Amino acid sequence: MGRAPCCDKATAKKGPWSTEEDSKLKDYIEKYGTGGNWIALPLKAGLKRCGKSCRLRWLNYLRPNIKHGDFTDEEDRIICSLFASIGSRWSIIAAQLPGRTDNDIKNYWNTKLKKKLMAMTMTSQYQRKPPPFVSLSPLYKDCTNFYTPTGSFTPFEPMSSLQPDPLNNDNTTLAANSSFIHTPESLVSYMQYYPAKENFLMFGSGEPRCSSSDGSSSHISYAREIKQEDMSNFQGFGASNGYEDNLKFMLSHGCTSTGGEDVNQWTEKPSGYNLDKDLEDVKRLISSSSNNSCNENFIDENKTQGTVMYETTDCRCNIRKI
DNA sequence: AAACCACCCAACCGCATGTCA
DNA sequence: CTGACATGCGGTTGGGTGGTT
Repeated sequence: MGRAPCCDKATAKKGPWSTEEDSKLKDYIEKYGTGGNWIALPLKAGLKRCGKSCRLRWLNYLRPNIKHGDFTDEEDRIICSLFASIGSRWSIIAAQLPGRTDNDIKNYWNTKLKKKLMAMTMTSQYQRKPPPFVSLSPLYKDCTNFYTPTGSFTPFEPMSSLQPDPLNNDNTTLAANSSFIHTPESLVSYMQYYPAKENFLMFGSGEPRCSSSDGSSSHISYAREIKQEDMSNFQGFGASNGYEDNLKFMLSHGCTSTGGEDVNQWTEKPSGYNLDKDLEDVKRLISSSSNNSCNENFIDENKTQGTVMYETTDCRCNIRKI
């Protein structure tokens, strides 16, 4: 036997919410909370809605401190950076942007930000010149382990040997000594000029999750395996582009030693590797870096909220346990 | 002023996973 | 242990709106 029947979907009201419904829901939740039971809530609140619909309305619109309207450049950068790192995990991305909902970010990405990136890609292609590498954002100025073309990735060839800049006449490696930052511009340029080696398109997380005083750091990145035949048409990226089946996560125990030698150790995770479920791996990363005098950072495992937060002085990663 | 078009975004849908009887 | 239901998530849709012809 299962549970008691769910709400009657045949009679549940659908479509846009009226102001009356909004205030009923808002009043009820402010007074009594959700009670951890969305299915029972509409009946108690006097609404002819499905619990699922109530939950969505509350989370995306009525919840306090919801921010609507234009996204800032900073928010753009964060979204791009996280998208490059974890793909369309909107709920995780939303967790990094206070006041923004996953739905908001998803819509913003699909309607504006993605187009912005596409436009930049097209512009760069037509102009046949390298897109600009942008100076480091103040936010990231202390991050030392950006995913640069000079990085070394044990299972693959060092990035420095992967792709000489195809458009530079002098055939030098593009931005070989530049720090790489995740602005839309840099994201596009990275994807364009380092698209694949042996069927891998490599993305870096950008920010080290933990950086220590000796300069070592850890971060999570992934490589997305792509089909060679798709490369000629490759202009964008995303979870719905058909590549997700070939997604492979690379968990980096990455460190750059004081001598500048890259001692990254990469562990390939199977397709479908779930960051949220492999918190132990993440913890190991953090703790291994902690052994290297990582005293500016902390791990705060808040079990009541089901989250584990890893924070550095300049970068933050908040990974939810499911 | 009307028709058309493109865009935005709130809401729905379906799936995966967790929970409970 | 099993299966029905709850929850949360990402993808998709379609009505509303503003701009253009």
